[in-house]
Amino acid sequence: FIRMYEKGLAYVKKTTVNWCETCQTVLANEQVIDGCCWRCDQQISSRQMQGWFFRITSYAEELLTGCARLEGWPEKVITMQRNWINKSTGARIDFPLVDSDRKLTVFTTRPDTIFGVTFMSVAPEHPLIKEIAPRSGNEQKIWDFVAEVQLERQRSRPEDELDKKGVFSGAYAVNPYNGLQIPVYIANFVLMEYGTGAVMAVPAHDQRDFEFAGKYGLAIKIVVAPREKELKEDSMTEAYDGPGVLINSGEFSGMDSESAKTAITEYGEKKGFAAAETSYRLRDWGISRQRYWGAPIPMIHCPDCGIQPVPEKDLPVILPTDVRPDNSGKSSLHNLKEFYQTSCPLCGGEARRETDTMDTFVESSWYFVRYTCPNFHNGPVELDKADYWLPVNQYIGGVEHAILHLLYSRFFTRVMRDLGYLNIDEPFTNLLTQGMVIKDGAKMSKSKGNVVDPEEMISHYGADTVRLFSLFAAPPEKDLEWNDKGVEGCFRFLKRVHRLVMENRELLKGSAGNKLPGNLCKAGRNLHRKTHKTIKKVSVDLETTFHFNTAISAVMELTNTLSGTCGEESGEEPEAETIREAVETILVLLSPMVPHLCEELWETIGNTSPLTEKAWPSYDQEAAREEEITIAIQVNGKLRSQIKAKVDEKEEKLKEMAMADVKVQKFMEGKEIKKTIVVPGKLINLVVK
RNA sequence: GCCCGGAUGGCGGAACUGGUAGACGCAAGGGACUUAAAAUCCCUUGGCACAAUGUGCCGUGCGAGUUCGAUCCUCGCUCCGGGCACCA
Repeated sequence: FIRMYEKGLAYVKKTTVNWCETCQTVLANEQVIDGCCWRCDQQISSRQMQGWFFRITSYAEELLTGCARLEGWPEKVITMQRNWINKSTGARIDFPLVDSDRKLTVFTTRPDTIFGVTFMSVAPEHPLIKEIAPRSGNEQKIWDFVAEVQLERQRSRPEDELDKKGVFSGAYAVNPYNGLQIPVYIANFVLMEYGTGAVMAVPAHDQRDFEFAGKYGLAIKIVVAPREKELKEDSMTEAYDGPGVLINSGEFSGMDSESAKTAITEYGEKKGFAAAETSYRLRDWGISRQRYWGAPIPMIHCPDCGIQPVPEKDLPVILPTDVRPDNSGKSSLHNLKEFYQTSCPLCGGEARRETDTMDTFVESSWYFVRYTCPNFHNGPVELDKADYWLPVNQYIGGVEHAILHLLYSRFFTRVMRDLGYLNIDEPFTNLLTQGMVIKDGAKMSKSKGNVVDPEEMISHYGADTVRLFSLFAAPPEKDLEWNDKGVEGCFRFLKRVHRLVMENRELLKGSAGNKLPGNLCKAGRNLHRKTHKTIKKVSVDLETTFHFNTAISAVMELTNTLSGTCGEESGEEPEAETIREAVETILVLLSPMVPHLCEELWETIGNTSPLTEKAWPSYDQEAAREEEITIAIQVNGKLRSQIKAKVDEKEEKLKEMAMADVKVQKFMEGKEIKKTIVVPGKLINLVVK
């Protein structure tokens, strides 16, 4: 924190903050969900308060461009981060005020519409209002309006779209591009927190300005002519915000609107009243919390020397352990003299320790770095170890962290890199966002009270079955509507595995440690092949996609094959060694998901060392190879027949076989073969006419 | 309004990212074993039609297109889920 403070990445400011009445604390923008607290769902109000901030905005551009390189992340999360950072490029333009030496500065993404500006709108909190209002002649009306908007904003919820309204400020501004004087309005839809808190209004090409102009009878001037249709000022029903050719725009008329953006900005830059600018929606991260629990912010407020970091020799600042929570609206540390009373490290005079603590998300933004060197005590990070382990190969978490933890961690990683603590840019290479479990139409959660207690199911079927069932239900990234209908099937499957082992116990024990015979019978070869195909499938599913559901179904298939070949009725029995190999494989592959039963059966078949110590099997490419495959035969793309053929059968031979097929001939009668497509190992398509 | 996902049998879900749609499981129906039930095992199971144990047609939200061939690619829609939102 102190290093960040020294670099200007941590700072104090007084601003409007999000306040949660229930938690009695400030929240970051990212922690306000639908206008409510992320922890307790209490509706958030706003307050003016001093607090500590991290300058995440300095990294806005890098966090945004870095998104493109997050190849192992779900598209959805990347999009959410992009939207949250929300970059817009445009220009900053100064409009001088009439009869004043002040300027009104706006940010716009549409400098191409500069000649269509017919008024200006400023936020009710805009500092210039203090100067303008007294000269307006209706000062009272202005302040009434400002108060009204503030009240309305407090009462409304963020998702409500309020009616556009405003009041004339009495002032006029000059459009520096054409010298025209335009009225300045104070409008409820302009936000002080974004851009400059002032907007140039182009009603013909911006929907909000259009609505506002309609309400107050302000002029509409078309300056961008669309290519397909003609616009008329008096017949417009909505603003046209698409591209086109500039008209009524002085020397820029006739220009394409896209190229006019740069041309107009450059013109203004040359004349000194405009500048190209990029704006982000991302705000600095407010980390001050008025909670007792949380890492103390290591700062001291001295009445004479100002803010001073706690000297490093006095770190860490330790929280008192004898604190009782109260509901005073302030952190209990705030009232604890023993904690806050201290001396200034600079002048030695009486000073006050910072009593705010850090947001929990601060620690979670770099805990994974600390995990690489937990026994290191000479600093935050042991670089060698961090270099060795990081970035995290595979990260798993809920999508609810998309713009909280996952963005903060990306920010922190870069900060630590720039402070020399890390050599990486991104913390997490691959990200899996697991889906939510839905119950009765809502996310299953403790606070919603719709949690299914697994205990009941476990006591009935056992933990192994419940584990298997949970994994079998759906792939992990998918939301899942909870339904316990299928659990019976998983239970049956495990019982089948159990029976399979118990019934063949002696045979399995007898073949323990034996090598596979060189020459296998057909049934043995088939079983051996299926075993290795299953190892391959399960390994890929578990290691690369986490699709446990298909991994389990593959083991079920192997089990089906095995019980099919072990029956007394089937003519040929596979060799005991191949059976043993199949059974061992089933147990090993299943063991991460069904640990108890597998371990037990592992011992039953005569193993002396535990299954947990057995290495994951590798598959034999040769063994997994098919000897005979089914080739589909299509006529004009429709499946008409199937033939069995050797894997390495020649194309010519396959074509011959296909054309000799009775079913196929039926569809070729009296027709001519135009083309033959052969997909090796898959199908033959005969195109006839 | 803008931006991401998604849509496959009665259900959960498969299908090497262009190559036999419906793996695996659930549910349902039929049968075997049993005095009976449970358990277990076997068979059937996308829809429609018929000369009916086979064969044909249709079928992956809807409509077009590209292709020898489309659940997969392209364009235009519909619905569902999620994110952002007076962002200038």
